[in-house]
Amino acid sequence: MKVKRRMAPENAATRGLLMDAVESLMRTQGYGAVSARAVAALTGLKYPTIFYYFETMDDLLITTYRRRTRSVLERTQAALESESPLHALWSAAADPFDAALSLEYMALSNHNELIRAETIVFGERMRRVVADRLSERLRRASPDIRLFTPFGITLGLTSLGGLLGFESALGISGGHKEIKLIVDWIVRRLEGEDRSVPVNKPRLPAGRRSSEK
Amino acid sequence: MKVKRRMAPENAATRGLLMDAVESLMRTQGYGAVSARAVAALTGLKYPTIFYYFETMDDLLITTYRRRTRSVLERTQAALESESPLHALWSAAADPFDAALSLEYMALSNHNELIRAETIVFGERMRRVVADRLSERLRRASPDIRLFTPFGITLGLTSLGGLLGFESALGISGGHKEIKLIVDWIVRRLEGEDRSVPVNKPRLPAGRRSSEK
DNA sequence: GTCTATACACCGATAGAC
DNA sequence: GTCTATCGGTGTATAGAC
Repeated sequence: MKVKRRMAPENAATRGLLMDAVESLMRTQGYGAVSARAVAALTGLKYPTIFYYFETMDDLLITTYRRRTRSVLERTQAALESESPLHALWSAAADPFDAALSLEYMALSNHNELIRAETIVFGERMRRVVADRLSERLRRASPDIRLFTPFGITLGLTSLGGLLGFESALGISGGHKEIKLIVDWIVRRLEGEDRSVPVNKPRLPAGRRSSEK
Repeated sequence: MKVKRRMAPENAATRGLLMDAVESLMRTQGYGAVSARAVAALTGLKYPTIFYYFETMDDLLITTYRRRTRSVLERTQAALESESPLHALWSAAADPFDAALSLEYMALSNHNELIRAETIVFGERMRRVVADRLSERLRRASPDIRLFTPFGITLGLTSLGGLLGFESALGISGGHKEIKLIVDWIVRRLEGEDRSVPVNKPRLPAGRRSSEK
């Protein structure tokens, strides 16, 4: 084993600041922009100082990611404890602020071994947590619907929410209102609040309007 | 206007080879790995040769992306002409091979202006094409279901398909079979082929199994 | 059409002064 | 705890030989 160079204790406050800077850069410029120099510039430090707090840039990256997965997991768990767990889950999934960051980590998962491993255990924990809480409730709310499994609902809400969040971030919003109405209706139904039909107006025949910009 | 340096004609075959290399790198190592040196290494050329075919690396990137959006749009259009447009759409969306690449471009859209612009017009065209073809068919197949708008279906299929593809690429497959059963059932129903109930077996009470690795 | 040689900015990381 | 100085490596891009 190599003798390590001297480093800060793990609870040093600056570590958090550096992780904040990493996330900020990822959101605005993508993972490609996360360099020691850029992170340092955001925090007002000179870049070699980073290596006093983290062994390598990879170390900083994965630590930042772990902090995030932990936080998302905790918030999800809290949301599931609320009166309307599905509503809470849905509004969390469709948050555009998180969409860009999540996307960045997903892309990273495809080619960074450490991030990939973390993503896999994170995904499994999310499933477990959601399934544990929802399965009982789903049976209670609508025992007739065998269609909706906890897995299916989780996947559906998170994937749709993620895409809507991504599109909002880009400035696309076409059709979002209709989709949200539908999801809200399904969620309400699954929560056992409502059994009426959603108010989606009948659509025009095709995507064809009389005038187009 | 600056006088350009001498360059290859636009139809040069090597241009395609370079674009292939870009996509290959993106799939396996992410957009961060797309450098002139790496692309050249894949094609057997020395990297300055790239600048004989493309003005800048950004030029190469956006041209590669445009080739792809065009191809996806054409394939989608062809799929929509088939007997089971929804099935075709669904299997295209859930392809894991494309998932990584799409993800990479989505992440890029968040911070590369050129890619973002292209993604927006691409998304709008996809919507239009799908809506035009589906709206009439949907009304015919199940006039009672006002729930499913063409937008909703497109968004639902592509978002869910994308997430499933991403997870498969990572090696996660938990719950996928159930989801696919459900989607297949919905798609069949919307295509007017089937009105029975899907065969999803009743699930165990929670995500809890007797033994766990 | 492809190459070598060259320019310059930025990358992660270390050593050691303060 | 933070800094300056320095290292080798890699990034895009150009000029000009072959």
